[in-house]
Amino acid sequence: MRFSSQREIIREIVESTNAHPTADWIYNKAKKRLPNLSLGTVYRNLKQLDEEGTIKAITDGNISRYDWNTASHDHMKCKVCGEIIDVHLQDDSIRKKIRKNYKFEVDDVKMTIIGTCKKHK
Amino acid sequence: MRFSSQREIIREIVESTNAHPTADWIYNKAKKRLPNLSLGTVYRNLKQLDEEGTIKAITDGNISRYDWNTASHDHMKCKVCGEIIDVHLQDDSIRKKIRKNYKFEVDDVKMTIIGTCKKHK
DNA sequence: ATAATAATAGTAATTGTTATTATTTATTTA
DNA sequence: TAAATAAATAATAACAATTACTATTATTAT
Repeated sequence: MRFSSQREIIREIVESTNAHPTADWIYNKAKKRLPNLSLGTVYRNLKQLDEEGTIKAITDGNISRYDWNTASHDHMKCKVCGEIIDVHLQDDSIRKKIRKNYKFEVDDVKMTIIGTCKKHK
Repeated sequence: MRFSSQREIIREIVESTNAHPTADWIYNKAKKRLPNLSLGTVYRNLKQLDEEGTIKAITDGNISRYDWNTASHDHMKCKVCGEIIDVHLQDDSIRKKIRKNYKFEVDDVKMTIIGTCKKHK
């Protein structure tokens, strides 16, 4: 994969926030620096960055969000404000349990807690 | 909410399978019994059944699937065949940990294991 | 049986995402 | 360094999943 300033800026934007932005949010932010950027370019580069492991695509309801934090962690989503908060709840016991009880080879464990954050309860 | 035969048939179809069907799959199945059923009717009724707690909408990548099993459980998704297998991995420790460490009121814990099922590894 | 109104079929619109293509740009080769 | 090569782009069209709209139909209360 060769250099592109579009991809650099898209990566910088994803890495600049903990808000787990959508493609559209990233597009609008990036457009301030690259006025004739295309939304397709954003999607293509986000996919590439995800595939090479630089960022991680996550799924929120039925839309995609992007996370600079590629280390194993979980999310809590507030149903009032929509905020997605990073947490780490998993321990080895889940993977161990799967290995023990099911013949299933685990790549990734996705866990999202739905509820109400401290600001809204 | 008043009776409709469309809703009854949609519910029966969801309850007839462990395959976590999509709206489109349900639509095609239901159409054999109700030839001029509309896809919009399927979506509207699935939403209603979800809201009243009769079924549960789950999210698979960026599409919705529907599960008759409303009891707390998790899913393993095989990246080869796409099959979604029911499991229960959660214990109280996750909810306890959240209650202890974060000021967050938990409604639901969604956990999906991505990997390879026994048929394909 | 009639009136009130929720649910429907059919269709159009919307949203998030991917594909296409002619052009531009980064990298390689001469 | 300049030309050749091929990857990346912008602009746009296509697409798939879902929701909205509206005139008609069906259920329920009177």
